Amino acid sequence: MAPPKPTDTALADPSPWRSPAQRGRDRALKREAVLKAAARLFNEKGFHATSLDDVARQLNVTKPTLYHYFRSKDDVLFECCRMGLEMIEAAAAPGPGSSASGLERLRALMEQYAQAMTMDFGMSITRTPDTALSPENRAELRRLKSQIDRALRGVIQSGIEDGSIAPCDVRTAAFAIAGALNAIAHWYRPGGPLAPAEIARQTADFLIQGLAPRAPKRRQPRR
Amino acid sequence: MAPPKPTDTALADPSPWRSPAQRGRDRALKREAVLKAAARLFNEKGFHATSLDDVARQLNVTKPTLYHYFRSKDDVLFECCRMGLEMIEAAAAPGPGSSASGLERLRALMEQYAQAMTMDFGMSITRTPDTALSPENRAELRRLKSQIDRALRGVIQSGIEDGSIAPCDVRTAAFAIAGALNAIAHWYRPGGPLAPAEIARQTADFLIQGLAPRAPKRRQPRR
DNA sequence: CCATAAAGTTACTCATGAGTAACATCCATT
DNA sequence: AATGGATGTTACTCATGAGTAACTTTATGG
Repeated sequence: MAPPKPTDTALADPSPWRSPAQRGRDRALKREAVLKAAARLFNEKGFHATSLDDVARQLNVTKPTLYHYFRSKDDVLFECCRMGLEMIEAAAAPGPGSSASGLERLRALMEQYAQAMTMDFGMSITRTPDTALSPENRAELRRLKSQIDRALRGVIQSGIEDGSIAPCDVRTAAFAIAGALNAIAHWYRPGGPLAPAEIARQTADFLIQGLAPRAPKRRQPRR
Repeated sequence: MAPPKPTDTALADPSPWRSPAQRGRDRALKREAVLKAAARLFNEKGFHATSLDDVARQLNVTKPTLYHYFRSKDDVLFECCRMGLEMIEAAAAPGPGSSASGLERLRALMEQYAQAMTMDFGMSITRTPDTALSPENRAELRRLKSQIDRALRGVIQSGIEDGSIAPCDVRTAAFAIAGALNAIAHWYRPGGPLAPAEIARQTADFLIQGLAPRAPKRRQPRR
């Protein structure tokens, strides 16, 4: 009955009297703790197989408490996904001010995207079907996703224009890239043989190099 | 005008008296119709948002009827996924008897895989979280998936060995490829600009060529 | 022509889990 | 001290939908 291991999340601050300004900060921290616990459980057991009672138990509170921070279970999932998407968008957003080639910028984007998919909020984007959300939340999430898709296509396009990326169907390429990166959320496990950074690098390498071998540096002698 | 002995092929002949052998066939057809309707609804509205009443209504019967063909909702989903996975496995299975290079065999596999992901049963593999299934069914599905994964890695490995595929981390490559192909189930829509065969070809092309431009007019390395 | 099984129906049970009501504390401000 | 707004609790309501019971109809085979 008693919780075997009290999962102290980020609430390891034992100061019993909170300062005035600290209170508002507390609230934000608690909100985030709820999201984190929820994301973890959603990813592990699935959204529908996780009740808010489960989430609450994980945090040593009761379900109605969660409703002080979120309006519905739906909203909790939505916020998890939004956090994840914002991480990715932050990686996609850096304006074209940089002097890097399209391919270099795409590599950076892919690697950050990949690493986001190894984190709780990043995973929740792809590991929960968007059909679980209310129509409004679903629409908003779709909007965020397509914003990322647009940014991704933009970088690919500019790489094609500056010659650092081979001409290809941008739409299909963007979908293939996003698919390969999203998949990481499905197979990555913290204890696995590869660290997030390694996965990110290898996956980006693979997408850049392609399956077909490249011709050796030196020109091939004719026949 | 006595009806001659009807050929028991599945023609659109609604003859009200079924032949003896036809009966068993009818049952199989009905079973399949249930699966097809279910897969379509699951993909469209999501597994949890689809009730068996919905499926039954779609077929002009009532829910308990479905229980003559399946033991549970769980089983229905399981069978949908199994159908999809078997399609892919059929593509992955062809023994190494062929004289084609590893890359050629991989292209064929990827294209068939991709096309499967545009069909109802193929979609259900990736569009429903496996957390929806009972532990036993989930384990069995996982088995089938890893069988495909093994086959995929085998083809990649043999391509590396015969020089038709660039050396790379086979595990990561297999995950990236499967991810890119699985993603098709999420963005393909029947009315879209690309037909399944085109999507399959473009995606395979992209994965084979990679993002980085290739040196112009280089002769293929010998094999 | 009757027994039997298959296929389908209507009308339920029943567990689950989201969301709410009403009540209890704690802390800060007046 | 009293007021009031956060925060938290216990104890519910209530809709949904999977699965079942019991009965009807059809049709096959002995």
